[in-house]
Amino acid sequence: MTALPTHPRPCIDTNCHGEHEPAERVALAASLCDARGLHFTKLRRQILELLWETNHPMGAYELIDALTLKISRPVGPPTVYRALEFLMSEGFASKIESLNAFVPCVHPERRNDCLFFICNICGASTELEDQRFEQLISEKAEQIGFRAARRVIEVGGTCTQCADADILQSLRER
Amino acid sequence: MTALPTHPRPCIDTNCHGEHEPAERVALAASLCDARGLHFTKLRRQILELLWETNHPMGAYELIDALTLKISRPVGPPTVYRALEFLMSEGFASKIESLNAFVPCVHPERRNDCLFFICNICGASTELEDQRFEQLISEKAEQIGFRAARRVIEVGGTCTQCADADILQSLRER
DNA sequence: AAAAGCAACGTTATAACATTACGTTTGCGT
DNA sequence: ACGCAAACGTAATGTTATAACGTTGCTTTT
Repeated sequence: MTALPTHPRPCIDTNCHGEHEPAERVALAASLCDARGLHFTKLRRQILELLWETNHPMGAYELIDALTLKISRPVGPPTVYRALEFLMSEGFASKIESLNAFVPCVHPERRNDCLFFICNICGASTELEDQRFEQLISEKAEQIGFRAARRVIEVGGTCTQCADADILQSLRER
Repeated sequence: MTALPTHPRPCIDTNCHGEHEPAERVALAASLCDARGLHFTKLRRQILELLWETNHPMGAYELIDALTLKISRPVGPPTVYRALEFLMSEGFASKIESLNAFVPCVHPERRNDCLFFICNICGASTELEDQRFEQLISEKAEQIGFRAARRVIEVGGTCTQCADADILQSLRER
């Protein structure tokens, strides 16, 4: 794992070149819950905060440990899984299936599915939205008469920083 | 799980409207291994056969049970996972991450990543290829300086047959 | 043919991820 | 205050995946 700059995180969405503070994103989740008539409980907030405060996709048990530390008493798996289920159902977080890990979602106000670029070296994940994927998927789905519901697009590879570090490393070795 | 017509399976690839017999696909894998200087061992063949003979994505432990039955002696998880790893590395099989399950790949001779439509009701998965996804992903990857390696595109939803069955069901209920 | 080397496979144990079942607490409307 | 439902706590268990190490069988070398 390479150290990454901490928050705020850049948003690479083409519709949005701002920076997103974790606190501000958590507040947004709170207000969206309010508007949707849902309970943004302490636990759910804490889990979402942990996701935002961490710079890599978090496994459920990593979250369990982090939360146990944060609130100074043991928490069981169901506690965390339930909160994650809620956060995902509302678009505040997303599961990266190929990692069995969870990330906060940058734009919960838009209910779109996202594309993730996941670095195999440092573990960082970058979220991206593009309507063209959804269009393309819809087109294909229609061809075979499929009703698409959930989309999972995950691209593994190497991020710029790790690729650069790799090049520097091989130069040093000569 | 709804019963599905067994093999041969239709190929919905736009470049290929033929039907693919499991035996023929396994033979293709064998000849590709031969050409690549790799060992298509008995175990690897048996696992691939099981994947082709089964009409839904198979979990690793389902494969373990099936193989145990097939060869009449117990097999451990590593045995099956190793074979799967080989089959995936050569493009003969693919993991559906959102199901933790494995499917045979229709076109191992082309080394492309695939898109899967997965029916939440009957569990059937349909494989699809389309260069445009790869182009779109490449374009996005380039924007953020990412070297893409592995692509996972999985679309959950309802297949035609299950949607139709659902409609019939609701008509009957009236 | 004996020995060394290597890839594949067997076996045991355990790690990592996720859910079931059930009891308790909390917030909210009446 | 009471009843209800949602959220949470807790213990146990189920499911998926890997680590570690030994064995087999084939090939290469001598």
